[in-house]
Amino acid sequence: MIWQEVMQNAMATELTKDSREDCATPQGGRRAAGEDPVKREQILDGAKRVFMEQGFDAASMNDITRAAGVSKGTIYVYFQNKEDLFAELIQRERFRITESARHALNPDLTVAEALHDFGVLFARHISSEYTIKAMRMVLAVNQRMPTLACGFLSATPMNPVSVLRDYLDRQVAGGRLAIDDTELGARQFLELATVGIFKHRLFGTMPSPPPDAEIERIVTGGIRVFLAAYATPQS
Amino acid sequence: MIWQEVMQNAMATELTKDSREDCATPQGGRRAAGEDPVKREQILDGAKRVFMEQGFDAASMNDITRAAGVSKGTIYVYFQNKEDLFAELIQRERFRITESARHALNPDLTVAEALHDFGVLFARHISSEYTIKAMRMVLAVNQRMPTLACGFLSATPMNPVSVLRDYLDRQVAGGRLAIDDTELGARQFLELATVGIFKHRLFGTMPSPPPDAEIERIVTGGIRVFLAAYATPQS
Amino acid sequence: MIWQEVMQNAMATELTKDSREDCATPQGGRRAAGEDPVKREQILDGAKRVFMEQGFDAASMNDITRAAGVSKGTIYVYFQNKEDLFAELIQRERFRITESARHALNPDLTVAEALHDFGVLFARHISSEYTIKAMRMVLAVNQRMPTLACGFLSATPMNPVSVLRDYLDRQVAGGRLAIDDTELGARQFLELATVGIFKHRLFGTMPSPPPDAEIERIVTGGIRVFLAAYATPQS
Amino acid sequence: MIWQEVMQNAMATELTKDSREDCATPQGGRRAAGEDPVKREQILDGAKRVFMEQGFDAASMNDITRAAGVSKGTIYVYFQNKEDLFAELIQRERFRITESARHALNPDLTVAEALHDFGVLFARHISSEYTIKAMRMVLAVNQRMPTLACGFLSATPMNPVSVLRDYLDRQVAGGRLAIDDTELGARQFLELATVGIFKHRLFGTMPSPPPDAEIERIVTGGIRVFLAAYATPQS
DNA sequence: AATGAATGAGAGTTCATTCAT
DNA sequence: TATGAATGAACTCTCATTCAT
Repeated sequence: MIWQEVMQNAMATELTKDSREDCATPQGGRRAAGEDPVKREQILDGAKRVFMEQGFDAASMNDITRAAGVSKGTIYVYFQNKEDLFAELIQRERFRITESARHALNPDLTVAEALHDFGVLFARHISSEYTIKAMRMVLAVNQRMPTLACGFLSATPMNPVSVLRDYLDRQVAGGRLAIDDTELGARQFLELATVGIFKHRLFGTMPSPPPDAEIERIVTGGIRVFLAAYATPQS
Repeated sequence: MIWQEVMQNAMATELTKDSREDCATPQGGRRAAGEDPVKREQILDGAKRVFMEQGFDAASMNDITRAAGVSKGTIYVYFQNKEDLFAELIQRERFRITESARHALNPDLTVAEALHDFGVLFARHISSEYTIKAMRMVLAVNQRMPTLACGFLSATPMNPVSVLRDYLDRQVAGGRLAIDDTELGARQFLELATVGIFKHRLFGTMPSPPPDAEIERIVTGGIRVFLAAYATPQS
Repeated sequence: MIWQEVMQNAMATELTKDSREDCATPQGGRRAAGEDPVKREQILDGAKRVFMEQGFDAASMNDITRAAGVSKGTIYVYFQNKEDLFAELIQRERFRITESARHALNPDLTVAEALHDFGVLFARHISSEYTIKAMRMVLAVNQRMPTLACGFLSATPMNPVSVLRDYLDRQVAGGRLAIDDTELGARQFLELATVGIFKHRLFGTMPSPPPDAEIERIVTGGIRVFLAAYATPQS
Repeated sequence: MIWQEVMQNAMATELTKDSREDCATPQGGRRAAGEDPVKREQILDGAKRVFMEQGFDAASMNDITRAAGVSKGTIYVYFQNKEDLFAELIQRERFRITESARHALNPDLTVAEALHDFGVLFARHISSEYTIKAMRMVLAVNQRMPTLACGFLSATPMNPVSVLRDYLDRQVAGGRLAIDDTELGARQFLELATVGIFKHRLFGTMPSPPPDAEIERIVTGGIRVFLAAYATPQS
């Protein structure tokens, strides 16, 4: 328990900076410097393209300038410096990077079927070019900007672990599964669903997302193990 | 099957450059330029310290110069350039980074006990400061030096997957486990043994290696699931 | 004839890059990067001072930075690199270095008088500190930038050989001179007018431009020889 | 006259450093450091190859080391530094560069024939790859080592101007030529014999030594002009 | 005496950041 | 307010010179 709290604290750090949008924007007049949310997004979009393709260090502010279609001065009005721009970009992308669980677990299916769909979605997401590049990018600057990556794995309501844990809780309550520690169970399932995919994609050994058949094979194998451990006679 | 072959090919690339040690070293005299293995190690050690702490891009050759205690010119006698120095460093560290399986699976213990010891060692290794930093470092330059990371996950005889798969094969042969695909099984176990550890360590959410109790908890939980799926009545 | 064509071809190379001035320069606004002709000239002036004094290799970009009064970055906006800066400088100076014939041959004077004035001007120009240093500078990099020096001796309409040859043609037509090969004749006169000057200046044996009396002596001597060979009774 | 003395003084500078060979070399024992004339020549030969091919700045001491087949330390025993090595090389080559007059003017031929042979030899020598490269090399460092090139054009007994002047003196004495200033006359002939060759070779417009026919044409044309000015009825 | 590995100042070049326009 | 030309510190890498062997 104590150990988990340490982690939770670490995760909670530095994630409450989004109050910028609360600023009243003067209506009908010219916006205050660095306050136009449209331009802000425009810059972040350009920065995203360049950072994802080149990584933090290799990306130059000139590249971003060009990609974003704004001047260098403007970027420095909206963001303190390159690091800040990067940090804000990661803030914005945080959810897109880890939260694949928009398509919730369908309660009308059998547990095996629901887990299957969920696992496939998760595996596909985590092996996508976008996710992998984003993760590498963040990991690259981990020493210099240690708090950046923290938000990724935190237990927000919509992230896969949370979504799956809640589902498992409901199945346990319904007697269809028997799991002591559903948090652990949820994590176990997610790992089983991506066995041999995540690491190989991250390290580049697997040069592109695995074909559906491969995902199918992994997920199915994972579900077999998972249910062998946690299924009740009823399910 | 086809899919796996693609990956295997990718992994086998560029990993056979260690013939350097064959060079005849003049006996009793001074060593040729760029040929003194002691100095070479000294440079690599300095480079390792700096690269691990700062990452590839943030590390400057001056830093490395200072850390290695040699002059800039000397480094450039032993290594073509910064990239080459980095690549050779990764070559050297490759095994240390992934091969934790020196302590093989003890055949005299029960399967559960053997897996427990192996899982604990693996979890400890993969969450160690060294392994984590090294992995981040390599991931950072993945776009620019794509073949570098490949060796990490390749199926060399001593890497954890291989070692464990061979063990599982023996247990299956001995009737103590029932596993169709022992390669998949091995990977599944390794993922189960590090559930919630590897990613959190990599992304920095978990700021230091987990305490033994935490590792114990995870590994035990993993073994329970694993054996629920694969144990035979006999085991 | 064939031999001369080879040389003409060599000379014609790479001498048509001056279209830069066609670039539309924004009126009343700030100029585009690398497009401000004033700053461009400023850099070239600084570079000229340093290159002429030190030669290509000995001149450092820092020196040029200082001499031009601009920052290093600015230079690299206007010029790709040190070689490019040098090449563009030579482009700009090309005419100043060889075309001394602005003061044409006066048709109202006798042939001897006209040749005298022309010869004196040519000798003075070719022995000037500026011309000599410029030539040395260009010769120094001849191995690395072979096409650079070619333009110098090419037969442009305004260079001394061309101007003099045309004059000689007219005198031959007018019956005042009898010369088979006026191209050769023109070259012969120019050599005779600078006998013992050009080489000694180039090699530094003559530390400064010769005094007028010396030039007078040489040119007069040259004309005597030249006319002895080519004058008609009429002249 | 006064002017010529200035030049003579300039030329006489720094040309009396060859007393090194006077040093008594210990017989039968090991030579004193930097005193073995064979090794000295060996170094100079290597240096010559490299300097001629690359020029002073582009040549590295490592290249010379390799070309000479001696160690760096040894070079620095025989020569103070790179500049000194270069200077001593130029000292040694001085004569070879300018003194083509080994084949003296044949007194048994007519003046025209003798001048023809001499002119052809001179033109061939001065346009040779060796002479041209050597000259460029020296000119390149003229700012940094101003006294180096001086010896080239000085009136040593064996250089072309001296040789030719003496010949002309004899012909004047014999009544076969009528020349006031034989020094000037000699220089004039040498220029006439290389019209359009020397400069074009030096600046690289003429990429290789001219063919014999071309030299023939130039020299013949030069002799016609020269004799038109200076021949007596007797010749 | 000869060697050549080691040195480190300084080279050319880049790029995050500033500020006059 | 937005711009992008200018800045200059910091980078990677070279090479003349030294000095322990």
